Amino acid sequence: MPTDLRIKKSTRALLDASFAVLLNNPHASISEIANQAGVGRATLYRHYPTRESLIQALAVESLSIIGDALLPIRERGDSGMKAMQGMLQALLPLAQRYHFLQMIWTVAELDRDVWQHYETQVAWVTEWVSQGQIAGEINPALDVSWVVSVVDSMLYSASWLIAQEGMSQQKMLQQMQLTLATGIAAQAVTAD
Amino acid sequence: MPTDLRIKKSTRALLDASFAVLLNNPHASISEIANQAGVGRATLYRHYPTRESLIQALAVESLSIIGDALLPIRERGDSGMKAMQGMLQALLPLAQRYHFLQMIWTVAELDRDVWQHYETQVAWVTEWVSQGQIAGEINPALDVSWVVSVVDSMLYSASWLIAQEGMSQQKMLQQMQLTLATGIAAQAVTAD
DNA sequence: AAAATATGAGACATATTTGTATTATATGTC
DNA sequence: GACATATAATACAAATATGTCTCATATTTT
Repeated sequence: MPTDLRIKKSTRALLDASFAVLLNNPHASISEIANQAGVGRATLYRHYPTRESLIQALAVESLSIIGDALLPIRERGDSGMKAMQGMLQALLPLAQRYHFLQMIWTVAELDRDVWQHYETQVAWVTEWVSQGQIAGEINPALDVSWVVSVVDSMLYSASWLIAQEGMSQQKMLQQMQLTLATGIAAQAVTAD
Repeated sequence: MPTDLRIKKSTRALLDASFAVLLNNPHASISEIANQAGVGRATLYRHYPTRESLIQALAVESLSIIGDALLPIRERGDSGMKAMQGMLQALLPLAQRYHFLQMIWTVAELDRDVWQHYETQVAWVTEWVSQGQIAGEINPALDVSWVVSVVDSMLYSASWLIAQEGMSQQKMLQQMQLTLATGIAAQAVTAD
């Protein structure tokens, strides 16, 4: 954790630029990232000696941001549908960051720090779903990993529609929560 | 439409390799694609003078494949939930190709051929959803574009779980269809 | 204010890629 | 079988990127 203001400024700029550039092209060049950050390339290498270390630092930060967003759910002791709906709300503003993690995961996962954050979060979410199934709120016929994946995919859809079609966050949140609860059918289909 | 066997062989190899390589890295080099195809780089340029033309040819092919998969639904005159479930079934084996289109869309959409195919398919799917809403099968509180997007992103999630977690296609199809019909809740939530 | 140090710019050698062209050869067409 | 042509391999000039290093300067720390 640097205290020197110059270092904090440079690394902040690098992490922000990395996210923006790599979100659009995970294979973007180091030169491009440095340019976008308004930081010298040599400086970039001083802080992050390899491309991988930069990506991993960004992954740790992203996971940390996401973890912070999920913390209120955990602290409230929510689980089941309430937790799922809470996730949609908490993560919608972070959907791009969530998607970004998926894109760079093969590089990020090699870092131990990344794994620790990830495993913690997976454990939380998995537990919320499992408890929801035990409590009879979430359909036990659905795999836990599938439920988690559905939430992820809805967030992705919503963020995409917001970005590409100019939908409002509020509208998308409502559509997600409705769909998560009842699917797309107009009449509730009897759960068999 | 070439008749010379050599041309057919080369272009087939190039389209296949392009799909495989660009699916993993939409910015992969032309050299890498040519290598993967086992085709000379000069040959690649002879058939596809620019990167964009290669990507656009691949997009047209991908849309054509997807369109073929959706045709039975159209020919049966399905709409509403039946069409949605049919889409899940038809497109699950093609989920990667669908996702690929999204990744290269900014390049692909510049081609008129691509747009024609795309608009046709969007029109079909949009109509199936709209008719479903009018017929009272699909929740009219949900935006058409949202419904389409949910189907798309679920397919992607399912294909990812198949690839990364070794889930079976049959299992994923079942999970998708159940989720689409009733959401993730165990008890059908009253549609208000 | 002095000392420490982070930084940008530039340089260097190397690697990779691009777009284009040529030529000998293999292969398809007629 | 004769002819046409598609092709791979190679070469070229140019562009881009990488990883590393040096140095003058700006900025922060002490």
